[in-house]
Amino acid sequence: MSGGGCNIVWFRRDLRVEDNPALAAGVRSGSVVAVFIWAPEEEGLYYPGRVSRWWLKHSLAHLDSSLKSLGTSLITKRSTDTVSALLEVVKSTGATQIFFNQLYDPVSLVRDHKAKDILTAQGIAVHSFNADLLYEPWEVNDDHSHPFTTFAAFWERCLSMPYDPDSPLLPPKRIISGDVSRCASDTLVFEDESERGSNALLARAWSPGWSNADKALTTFINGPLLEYSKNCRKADSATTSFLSPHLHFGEVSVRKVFHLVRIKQVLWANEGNQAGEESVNLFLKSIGLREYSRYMSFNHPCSHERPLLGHLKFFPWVVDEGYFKAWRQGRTGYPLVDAGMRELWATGWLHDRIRVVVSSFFVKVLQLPWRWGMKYFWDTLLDADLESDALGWQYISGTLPDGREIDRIDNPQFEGYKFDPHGEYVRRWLPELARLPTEWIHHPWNAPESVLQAAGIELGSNYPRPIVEIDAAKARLDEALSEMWQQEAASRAALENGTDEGLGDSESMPIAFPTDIQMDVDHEPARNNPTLGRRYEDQMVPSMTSSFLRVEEEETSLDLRNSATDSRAEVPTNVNVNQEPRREAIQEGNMQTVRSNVTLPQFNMTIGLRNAEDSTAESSSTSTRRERDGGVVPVWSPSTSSYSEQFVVEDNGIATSSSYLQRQPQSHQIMNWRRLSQTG
DNA sequence: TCGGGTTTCGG
DNA sequence: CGAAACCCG
Repeated sequence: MSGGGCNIVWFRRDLRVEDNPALAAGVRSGSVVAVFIWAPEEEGLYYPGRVSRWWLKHSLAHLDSSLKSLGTSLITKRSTDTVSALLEVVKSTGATQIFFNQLYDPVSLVRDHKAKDILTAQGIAVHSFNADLLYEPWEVNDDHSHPFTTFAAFWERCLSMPYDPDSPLLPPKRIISGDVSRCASDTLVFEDESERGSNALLARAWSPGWSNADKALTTFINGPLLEYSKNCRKADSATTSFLSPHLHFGEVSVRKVFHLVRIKQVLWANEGNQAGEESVNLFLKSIGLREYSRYMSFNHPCSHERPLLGHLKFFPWVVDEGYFKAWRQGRTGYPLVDAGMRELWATGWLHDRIRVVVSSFFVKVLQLPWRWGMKYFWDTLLDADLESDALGWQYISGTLPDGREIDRIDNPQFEGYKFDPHGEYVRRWLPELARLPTEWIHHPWNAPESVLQAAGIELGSNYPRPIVEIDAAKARLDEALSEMWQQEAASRAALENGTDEGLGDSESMPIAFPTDIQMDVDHEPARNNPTLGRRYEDQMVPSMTSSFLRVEEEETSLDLRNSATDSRAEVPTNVNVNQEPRREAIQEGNMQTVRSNVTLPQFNMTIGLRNAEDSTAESSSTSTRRERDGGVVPVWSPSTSSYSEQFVVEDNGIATSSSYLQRQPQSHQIMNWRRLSQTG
C-alpha cells in the first residue's frame, strides 16, 4: 500500500517511538524517513527559550538513538520555512506519503494547514493523527454540540465520554529505513556559547528523552502519586510528577499516562484507598487542564494574546519596567514571590502553586500587563508550553468565565504560610533571609529591628522592602477596575449608538514589550555561569532581546456579550480570511478511518468525527455535506465564507495590528461564552 | 458535639 | 456564585 515510495514521518512535539500513531502508521505503510525540522523563527515572538531549547536538543538526540536501534535515523533540517524543508525532503527521498501528529497551538495550526495544502497539491498523501490529547478538541462538546466554556464541565465530559481514549500503541519492532542517501541532515544548533554554562546544570536535575519520560512516569505512579493530593500544597515538595517538560515535547503520551493512572485508580478504589483515589482525581485534573489548554487554543486561537473576556482590554495596566524587572529578579520584597522567581530563574522550574502565586502577584499587585508575564514564563520555563501558559495567565487575570476573580488579591504573606509553613522554601532560594525566624520569614517588614539585625538583614539594602504594599495594591486595583468598567460601559454605549468608530482605540493602545529586558547579572542567584558578562543578556531572557517586537496588549478583546444572546454564536468561525488560509487537518483514525469531515470551529479542520450529529451542521451556513463511512458531516468551504454578522468579533485593532501580529498570521476567533454577561 | 454563621476557595 | 472548610458558642 505504500505505492513504492517511502513515507515521511514528521516529528514535532511527539518525540517518542512508543504510542506514536504517525510513526506506527508510517511503519505499517512501508519504509520510513524520520524527519525533524528546526525552524524556530516561525514561532515569532515565541521562539523557544534557552532551557526549552536545551531540552529539545537532548530529546532529539535520544529519539535519534532510539530510531537507530530500530533501523533508521532521524534526519534533521534547519530552515526558516518548514514547508519548503518538507518539500525538499520529499524530493530527495522520493516520498509519496507523509505522516505526522496534530498540534494545536496557533502557529502550528496555521503552518500545518499550509503544509497539508501544499504537499497535497504536490501529490503527496498527508495523514495526521491525534497523539497529544485524550480526545480531539472537536470531539468534546456539550449537549447542544457546542464547545464548553468552563473547565469543570469540559473535564467532566471528557471523563464520561462514551468511548475511551485510544489505547497506547507499542513501539515498532523494526523500522525499514527509506533511502536517505540524497537527503543530508543539517546540524542543529540549539544553544550558543553563552548559554552553555547555564545549561550545564540542567542535566543534573533532568533527563530528557522518551524512555526517561517513561521512567519518570513509572516512578511517579508507583510513588508520589499516592500522596499527590497531600503534597500538592507544598511549595518545594518533590512529589509532583515532573512530567510536564516530557509531556510538552511529547516524550510520553498523555494517553499512556491516563491509562496507567486509571489502572492505579481502579486498584485503589477496590482497596478502598480513599486518599489514593483523591490523589488520582487531582492528578488527572492537571492532565485535564493540559487538555483544556489545547481545547481553548483550538477554539480560541488568539488566547495567547487576547483576553477571552473582553472587558480586560480596558484595564489600565501599569506599564512599569522597573516593577517587571524587580519581579523577574525576585526583588519584590515578598519572600514567597521572590523565592519563586529565583527558583524559576535558576532552574527553569516552578511548582504549580508558586506559578499561581507569582503570576497572581504580577497581575493583581503589580498590575503589569499579563502578556509580559506569560512571555517571561515562556522564555524561562523548562516546560514552557504556549497553550498552558496562555490558559494559566488568563485564569489568573480573571479573563476566563471560570477563572479567578479579577478583584481578588492574594496576599503573599498568607500564601507563604500556607505553601511554605516553615519557610524552608524561602530560605533555600533567598539565602539573605536564611536566618530569619519562621515567624517573620514571610513578612520581614514587620519584624522587629533586633530580629532583623540578628538575622543580618537590612531592609532596603540586602533585602528589599515590599515594592507595593498590599493595601495600596488593593486600592489601586479597585480604582483600575472601576476605570475599566467605566471605559467598558462607555464603549458599549458607543457601540449601541452606532457611534463607535474608533472604539477602544485609546484604551487599547499597544503596550510594547520592554525593549531591553535584561537581568541584573549581579543579583542573579545560583546561576553558576562562569562566563557571566554583559553580552549575555539574551541568554537570560532569550527571545525578548532578539528583536524589538511591539505587541499589542489586549487590542482586540472578544466581546462575549455580543454573541451571548445567540446560542449559535457557539460555533466560532474563522473570519480571518485575508491572512492565512484556514487550517485543515486530516485525522485518520488508523483503523476505523472514519474519514468523515466536520467543520472545525475556526480552522475548518477536516477531521474524523465519530458521532457526527447533525447539529454540528449549524456550524456555518457554508456547510455542505458529504457522506462517508456512514457519518454525515458538514464540510466547511473556505471560499464561501459568509458569516452571520453576530459571529464576527469586533475587529478594531486587528487591522492596525502590531508588527508581531502581522508577522504571525493568526486567525481570530469568535466567542461563545455563555456566561459572559454575568460580568456586565 | 452539633448547628449555623462566616470565610475561603475554586481552573 | 456555590460548595466546602472553618469557627464559635
